[in-house]
Amino acid sequence: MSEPRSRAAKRAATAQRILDAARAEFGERGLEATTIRRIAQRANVDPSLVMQHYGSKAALFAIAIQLGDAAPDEIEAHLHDVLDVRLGALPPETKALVRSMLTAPEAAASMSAFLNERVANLSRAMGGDDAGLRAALIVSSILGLTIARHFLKLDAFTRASDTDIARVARPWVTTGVDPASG
Amino acid sequence: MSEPRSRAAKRAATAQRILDAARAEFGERGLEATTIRRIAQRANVDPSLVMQHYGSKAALFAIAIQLGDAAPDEIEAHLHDVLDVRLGALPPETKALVRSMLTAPEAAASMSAFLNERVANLSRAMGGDDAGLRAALIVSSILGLTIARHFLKLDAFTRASDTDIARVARPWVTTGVDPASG
DNA sequence: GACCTCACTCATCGCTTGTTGAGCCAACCG
DNA sequence: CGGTTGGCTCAACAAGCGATGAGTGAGGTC
Repeated sequence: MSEPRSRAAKRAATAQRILDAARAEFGERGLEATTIRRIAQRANVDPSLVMQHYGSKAALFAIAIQLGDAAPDEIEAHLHDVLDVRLGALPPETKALVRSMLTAPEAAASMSAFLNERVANLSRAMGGDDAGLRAALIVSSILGLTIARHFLKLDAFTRASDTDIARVARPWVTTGVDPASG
Repeated sequence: MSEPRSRAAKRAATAQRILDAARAEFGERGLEATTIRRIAQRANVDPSLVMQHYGSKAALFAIAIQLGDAAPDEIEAHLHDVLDVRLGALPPETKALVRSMLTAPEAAASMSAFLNERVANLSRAMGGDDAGLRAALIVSSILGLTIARHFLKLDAFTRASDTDIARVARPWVTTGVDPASG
């Protein structure tokens, strides 16, 4: 509980509180269903202050779905990230991005760019016949797993423990990495 | 182009035209971004007529995302449906359902129920250790493929032909079916 | 301690939305 | 052919939205 001294620090802290609230709301309800008023209420702030800080709802959303710097894109790092670390919970900006990727064009574009890069890196690391297609299948499978588990909450994933999912998913996802397995 | 004779037939035809327009709009923009006025315009009809036919936007959406009767759920039928037939294009009600499944709770519930049933049937047909989890992985992988290809339009899938995707995806998806492969 | 700065709030605008009810006119019935 | 039904349109409402601009009062400056 740090009470910021300077005026600039207090303003920056408020901006961050608004951004956190925005990420949470966008992540729970998506871009369209989220209102500036709700974000403001969640951040204990007047709605107009949100506009003063971020200009517009669209601009705030664009910042809210910005992903943190990605890890180096080796196969192992990739699989480790997604299958072990991220199995438990998704970071707020990721949740916000995924939640709106089917309805908000900007989110769709951002997600496509992110996944395309992942596919390109993975494809280069794998090599072999149909490397691009196999990489795309791996990446989209992980996307499907993420959606089914964290957003649709399918029974099979809700009932299973994180370790169980990781145990079964890892060889399943890794299968396509080896060109000889197809 | 048949000009319907009876008054009831003409009304039914209009209702169908509205429903088709609704499915198309919901499929392109999602539940929230789609307006009754746009649907009406697409169906060449007054907005209030949409309400008279379907009562409310929510009721219309509920009907619009209703999937046709599913095929019998054997493994082969399942894989065939998804990997061959549906690779080309998605039926309008499916597109509408998928488009809104992350933002509209009713669509999410409908999608979850559909996928849970698919997983249950597939799991029963497969058997072996972790059958439920393996089945869920297969189903969610196909979901991810569908989203990545038809909604996010990832480069790797846009560049490849339907046959290429089917050729690479089929063994990839089928891998988890055999319990001995993990 | 007087002046100023600025983070924040208040009141309000214009617009779009889903939804409603009254009215119109061609189709049907006797 | 007169009267009624009913498919459809017109006009309008209340509510909620993003966004604006003037004000306010505590914090910083000299």
